Amino acid sequence: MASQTEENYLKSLFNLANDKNEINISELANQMQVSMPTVNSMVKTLQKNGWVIYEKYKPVSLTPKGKKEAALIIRKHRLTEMFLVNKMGFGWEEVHEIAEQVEHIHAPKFFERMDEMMGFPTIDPHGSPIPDKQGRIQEINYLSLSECKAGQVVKLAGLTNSSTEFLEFLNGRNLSLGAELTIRSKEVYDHSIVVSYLNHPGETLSEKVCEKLLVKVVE
Amino acid sequence: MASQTEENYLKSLFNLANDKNEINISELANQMQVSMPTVNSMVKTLQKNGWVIYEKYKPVSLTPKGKKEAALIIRKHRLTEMFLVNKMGFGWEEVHEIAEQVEHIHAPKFFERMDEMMGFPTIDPHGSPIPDKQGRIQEINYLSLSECKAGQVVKLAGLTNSSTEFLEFLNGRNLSLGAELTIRSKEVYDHSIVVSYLNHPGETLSEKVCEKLLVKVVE
DNA sequence: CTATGGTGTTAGATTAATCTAACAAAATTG
DNA sequence: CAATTTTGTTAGATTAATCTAACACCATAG
Repeated sequence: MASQTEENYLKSLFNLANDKNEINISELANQMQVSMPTVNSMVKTLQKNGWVIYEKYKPVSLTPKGKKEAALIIRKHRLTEMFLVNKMGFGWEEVHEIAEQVEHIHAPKFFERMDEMMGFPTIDPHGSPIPDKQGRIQEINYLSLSECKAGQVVKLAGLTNSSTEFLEFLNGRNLSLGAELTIRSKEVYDHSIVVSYLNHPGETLSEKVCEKLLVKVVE
Repeated sequence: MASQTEENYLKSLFNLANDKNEINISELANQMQVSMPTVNSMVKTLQKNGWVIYEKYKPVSLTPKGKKEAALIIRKHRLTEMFLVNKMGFGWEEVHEIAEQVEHIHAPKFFERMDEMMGFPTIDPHGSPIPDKQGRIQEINYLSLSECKAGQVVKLAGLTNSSTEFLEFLNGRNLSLGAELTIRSKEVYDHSIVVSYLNHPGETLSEKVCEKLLVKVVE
């Protein structure tokens, strides 16, 4: 069984492996906020346990077993976040830190009960998919708001970043998942976008913000 | 901040200190299922942190600071147990193992929300008092069923032992907190007691069981 | 194609939590 | 009260996870 530390490395590897699948030691060291020698030795341990493929001076990659292990931890994390928001009344900006701890709990029934009580949700409060019990993750391909054009009507469906600061920024503008945004205009100079929704007839969103908003086109 | 290991030692010390307040190294070693040298060194660490009073070859005792720290961990444990039973539908025999892990989570809001959602309960699913936010523990003095006499009517209010096996034994007899027991007779030879309640007109309980059942006299 | 900076590794130390073996103090018991 | 048993301590080793310092590989920029 993976230690909490090992679980955290697996999770980071999973998240860094999104596209390219191969992760450099330095990237992982940076993500985990530890030194490269620490990562080097941990990667050897993960390899011994069959979770990663690793050869000296080569980038690291997760094995299918490692991917599954990581996905199941992420499942616990996201189920917890959803439970905290839906069943305990927390705001989406408050749940990450708590879920970061709860995800390490070994108690299958605990998470199964959460899942049941919520009616088996498939996405977390930030729009990220919840891996299933087999560790399979549903691929969703949303569009970034920065890729949309003036005139389009889109629905806010996810975020590429869920930092507390960003979530508080969105709260400050009453932006939450499901919001229908009408793209009023797009500034050629700085790629900022003006959107309207609910009681917000004209809210300007910078490119930096638009890149992080994942949307589904409505019309 | 106490490590999870330190928290577990504090909890054990608190539980062992119920009456006499002074705990021997060997008792603690036995409770924690580690060797005496391990306890010896850990006790020195706890002392450095101001949680215990300790002198070579003398028994250990908790300081007020140590007692508070321990009580607050026990508070998290018991709130969790109550939440699992009342809000998540677990049986009282299933919750200890989960609470044992959840109690180490550092997230005051998480436990405050549980508390709120349950309407600030004062006892856990096994009838043990939940310490308050200041770590104060309400003294309840129940009677052991083994001290009761034939003819008395009592209400099951607590347990001195909450092992899964014992809880399953009670489940098998439909005995749960709040049950009204009428003491039909008491056997002089082996101190077993015959009680009646609900659909159980005559259930014999051994001395070993009666000692572990805490009751309130009704009449 | 070599010099240099960045990336990765090795060696060795540190801290927390544990162990066993050996010894010391205290308590019990004949 | 002396002998033995129990309880407690010290010393030294181990494992996991981390660090820094020093060295090695490699990729790219002149």
